Amino acid sequence: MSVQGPAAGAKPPRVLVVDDEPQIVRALKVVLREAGFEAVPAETASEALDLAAVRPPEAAIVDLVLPDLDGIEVTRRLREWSEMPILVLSAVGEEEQKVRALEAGADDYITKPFGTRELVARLQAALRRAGRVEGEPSIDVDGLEIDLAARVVRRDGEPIHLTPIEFDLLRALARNRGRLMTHRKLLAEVWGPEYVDDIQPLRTHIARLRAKIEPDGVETPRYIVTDPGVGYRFTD
Amino acid sequence: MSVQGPAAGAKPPRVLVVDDEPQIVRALKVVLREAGFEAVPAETASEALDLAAVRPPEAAIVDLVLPDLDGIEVTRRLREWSEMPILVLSAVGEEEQKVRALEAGADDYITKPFGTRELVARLQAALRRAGRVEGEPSIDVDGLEIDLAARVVRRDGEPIHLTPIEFDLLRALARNRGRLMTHRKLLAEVWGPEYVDDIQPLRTHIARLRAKIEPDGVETPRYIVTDPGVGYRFTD
DNA sequence: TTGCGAGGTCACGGGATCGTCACGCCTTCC
DNA sequence: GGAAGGCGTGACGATCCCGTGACCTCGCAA
Repeated sequence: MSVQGPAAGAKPPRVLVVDDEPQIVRALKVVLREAGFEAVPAETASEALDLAAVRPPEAAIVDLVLPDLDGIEVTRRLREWSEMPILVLSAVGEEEQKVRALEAGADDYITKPFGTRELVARLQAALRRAGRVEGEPSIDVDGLEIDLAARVVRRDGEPIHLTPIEFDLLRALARNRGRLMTHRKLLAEVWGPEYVDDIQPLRTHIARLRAKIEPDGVETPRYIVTDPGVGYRFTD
Repeated sequence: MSVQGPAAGAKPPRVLVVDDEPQIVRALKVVLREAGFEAVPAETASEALDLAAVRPPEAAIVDLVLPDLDGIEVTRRLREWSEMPILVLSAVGEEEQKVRALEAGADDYITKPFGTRELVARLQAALRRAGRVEGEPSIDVDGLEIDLAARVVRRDGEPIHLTPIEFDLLRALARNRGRLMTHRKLLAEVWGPEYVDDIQPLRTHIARLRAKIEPDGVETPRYIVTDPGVGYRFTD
């Protein structure tokens, strides 16, 4: 008897495998196929991020050590726009690394050597947990289209150029559509926790952002509305 | 800088800790408290299941070896009715056990000895994952809908704009639905402990709040009723 | 009837907050 | 080394929120 994967018949869920050691990739490919998954291999961080952006997989298994960026940075970049389960793989079991990976948004941290059945079990546990939410790699509201993975914003099909801060601001707001984002929360997310009291820059960038995305002037904001004394809210 | 737990100020999330070794329980208690959690100890499986049934915790940490049932069975029983994150603890790192625990519905499997920071990080990762699934705390009474997380109030689906004080006031009342809130208690909660005697502002804001949310004029309050000489009460 | 206290309502003004703009510094890219 | 874009700062009206004080109603007791 073998560990049963997802329902037979349906097309197999794709799992991004990021590792620069060919033998590991090959082994994982076999293991995942037997468990009913399709492995999408990538050797470098940038290749992995590109692949994920083009066609988001169901989950990702990321080695900690990669030629360009490390697995923690890959996790962080993926988490910027995706809720997919991420398992970090590593030969070193150092606690500091584990904590950093998990805080970056990883779902699990597995140290090599690992049993293949354990890996599959952990992957399935993570998928089961994540299965109830569908991440949205792109958000589309009333003519405004936000591609979180590609960092591109379009209005009525026309691309709009946003600066890094403007995009991060819009992303933070759009991911919490309908919910109110307090000044402090926005500042912590975009500028960092030590800037939670610098409200003036926030105001300035909100103004600039509105000037770029709001269609009917800024008098009647269609997307970003102000909650005086509290924060901002992205229209639901 | 220390690992930050849940939002300060809120009452700490309760974590069920099931282990028959007193020193482990004691250690976990300290670690969890420092991370902003409250440990609920249990020595046996049956005690744990009883405790969880009476007042469901936010998460559970279960030792694999227990006097009556094993941790896997506890996991299975909990999963029959709860989606709470479950972390299984064990001294043995045998793969078969891990797979069985994860298949039974555990979210993670940690082998002793483990670093306390890793444990906390894994607990927080599991909670973060579970947090998105659970329904947002929202109160719905007779056509009036209060979404605490989104900070939105709707009546018959129509959103109502509330100022910060008005919302805080309504939240304080709605959280204690049916219970009487004295003037002093409301003032302390919304304005701060040093304003417990300034009743007039309270009256003014109650009036403004009623004007916004009460449907049939303010003659017959449907939501906020006055307890003369004492305080206010949110209709149950 | 009159006096009194508690609660509700309203208009007003002070003050905090918000949006905007011009300016200067910094980095980046030719 | 120059140009352009991104960013924070400070100042300025405009806006909004909130406390205040006056006045009203209501219930009750003298």
